[in-house]
Amino acid sequence: MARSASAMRGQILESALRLFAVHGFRGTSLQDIASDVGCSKASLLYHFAGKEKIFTELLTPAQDALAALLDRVAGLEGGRLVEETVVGYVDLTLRFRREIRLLFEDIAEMSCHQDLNVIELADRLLDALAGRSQHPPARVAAWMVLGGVFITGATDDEVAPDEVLRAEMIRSALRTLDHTPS
Amino acid sequence: MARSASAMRGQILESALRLFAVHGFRGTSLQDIASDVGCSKASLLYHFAGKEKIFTELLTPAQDALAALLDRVAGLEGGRLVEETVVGYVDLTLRFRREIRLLFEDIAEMSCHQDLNVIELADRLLDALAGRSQHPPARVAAWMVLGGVFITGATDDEVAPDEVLRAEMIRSALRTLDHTPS
DNA sequence: ACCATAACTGTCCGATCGGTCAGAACTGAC
DNA sequence: GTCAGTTCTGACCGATCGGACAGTTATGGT
Repeated sequence: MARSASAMRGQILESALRLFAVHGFRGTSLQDIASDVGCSKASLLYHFAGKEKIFTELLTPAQDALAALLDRVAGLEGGRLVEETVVGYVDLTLRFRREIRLLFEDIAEMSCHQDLNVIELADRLLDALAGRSQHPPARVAAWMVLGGVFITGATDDEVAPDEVLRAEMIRSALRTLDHTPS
Repeated sequence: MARSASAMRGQILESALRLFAVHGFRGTSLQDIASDVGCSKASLLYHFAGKEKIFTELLTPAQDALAALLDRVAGLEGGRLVEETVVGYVDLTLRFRREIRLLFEDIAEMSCHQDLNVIELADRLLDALAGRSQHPPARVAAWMVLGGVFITGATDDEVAPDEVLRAEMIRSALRTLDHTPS
């Protein structure tokens, strides 16, 4: 064996990213990664100071890219600011799709392993939000609302009193869905 | 001791919800919950068949409420369908805010424990998306976009080819932010 | 061929966790 | 007071995990 150090590190990160994205961080043991790579658990700890260091190294590129984007738009304002930020942010989430996914698969695994069948409910909710349409624009917008409301409602950032928060979430969601409220 | 069974179950669920929402499901041990309740770990397992059963029982009301909402809007269509779904969904996320939060705190804890400082970056991103505005409507919309893009980009639901997905995410986000693209 | 160094591994350890079980403590009905 | 049934607990178990460490194997420069 004894591959080059950098190649080995790359293989470890690749396996870790794939396994984390399927079973989550805590749901993946060092032994799992070692087996996937084809080396011993001790070898992982020779190349990385600990399990968390692997995790950190996986997310650092995404973090750096986000920081770079924010620096890039720091000087802008008004329409240009918003547009560039949105486009850059969307591109980042697509580029680092797997890295983001690994953050959620911990949840996904938990929510499915038991009799909770959130998948089916999420699907029905998506259908309703899309107005039963199957067209990609409507589906994408429905996903945006599903995720946006979910996260915004759960945030502890006291952005506004609950009544205002509720009203603005509804208005924003309807805008997202391109739906002029009656 | 020997409280009434139902009162005990209530206390356990209350403590579990609070602890799960702070340290996450896997980050909270049965001993943690027992200490918080003021009983033994074995006592928890007398009232609940296992750790997952506690988790399930915590999320079941939210799941039932969502199912009820979907049944309620099942017969609607067009504008009424979308509006009622959005309002109902927003209300649900606010009502079950703590339950949703417990799903995420596993992530939050992970993302902060190391040198990754996602919080500061998320704050800067929020500012940019809101066009540096501090007004609640702009802030809420920025949160909706931040969460919506994050989740939509990470979903494995093949809703559209990547180019279409990207374009529609950008269009949706700009609509959410009430920003007419140039 | 030799050897210093890098790469790698088998084995062990302490800690933690979810869960079991026999029995103690408490309760209310009689 | 007695007793059956409910509630509760300390002690223990097996499994798993992240990590430490001494020792082995491969590598590349000389």
